[in-house]
Amino acid sequence: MVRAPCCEKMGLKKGSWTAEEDQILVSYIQLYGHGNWRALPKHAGLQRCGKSCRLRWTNYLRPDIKRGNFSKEEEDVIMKLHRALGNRWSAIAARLPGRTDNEIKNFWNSHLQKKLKQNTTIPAAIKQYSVGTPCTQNTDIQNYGYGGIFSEQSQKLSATDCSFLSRNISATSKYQLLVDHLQLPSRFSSDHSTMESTKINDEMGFWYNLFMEAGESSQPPLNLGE
DNA sequence: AAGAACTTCAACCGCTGGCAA
DNA sequence: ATTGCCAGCGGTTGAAGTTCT
Repeated sequence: MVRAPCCEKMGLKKGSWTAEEDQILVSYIQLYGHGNWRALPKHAGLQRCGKSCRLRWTNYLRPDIKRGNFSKEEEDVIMKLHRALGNRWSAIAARLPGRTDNEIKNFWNSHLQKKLKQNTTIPAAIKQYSVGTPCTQNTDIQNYGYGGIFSEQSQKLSATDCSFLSRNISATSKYQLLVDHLQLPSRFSSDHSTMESTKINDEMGFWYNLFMEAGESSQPPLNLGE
């Protein structure tokens, strides 16, 4: 299958839209509708690709878009829907009139996810990502000390929690725990191999190695998506 | 006051599914 | 059944703004 040429190769403009461009797009759509997005910029006289026009219209210029902060009610709806649907932003947006999928996605990533993390204690997170039952003996994790990241977050692990972590959770789960609760940069979050091969800062590396070395579980990794 | 670090969010990229030929 | 086009989607990026040191 042949992919359509991208905007750059066709010498079209990229980046932020100017007020003039917005005006041209709005006027054109008000007069003729959007019809075929690919053909639109040519007819409207815009040096943009159709995709860029569609995005600008659907995420910003559409007259039915509700702008401004999300209300508490909207926030609750997003929380509930995200629990039920996951990252299906368009499905969530369909239930929130006037809000776009992009806006909801951004709101989730910058506000709600953070809020959710603050409300989740480390021990709760351990249980969430772990398999098996806790054991009571101390292990390497505790011997290493964990005054760094955990105490900075005012969330201390008990000896039981450390032991439990070390002995019972899979490599994948350990990694997910690092990502979710020790706030690693998001660019590390989706690619385990990147994490292993990239030069990462000392503190991240310390915790990552610690988790990888400590009490590897023989049990299969959890399916974290469920 | 100034530079660093962090946050926000508009816009982009690349993939996917639907549909017509 | 296959191919090619298109719109839509979710993940990611980076500029601009804000806060911190």
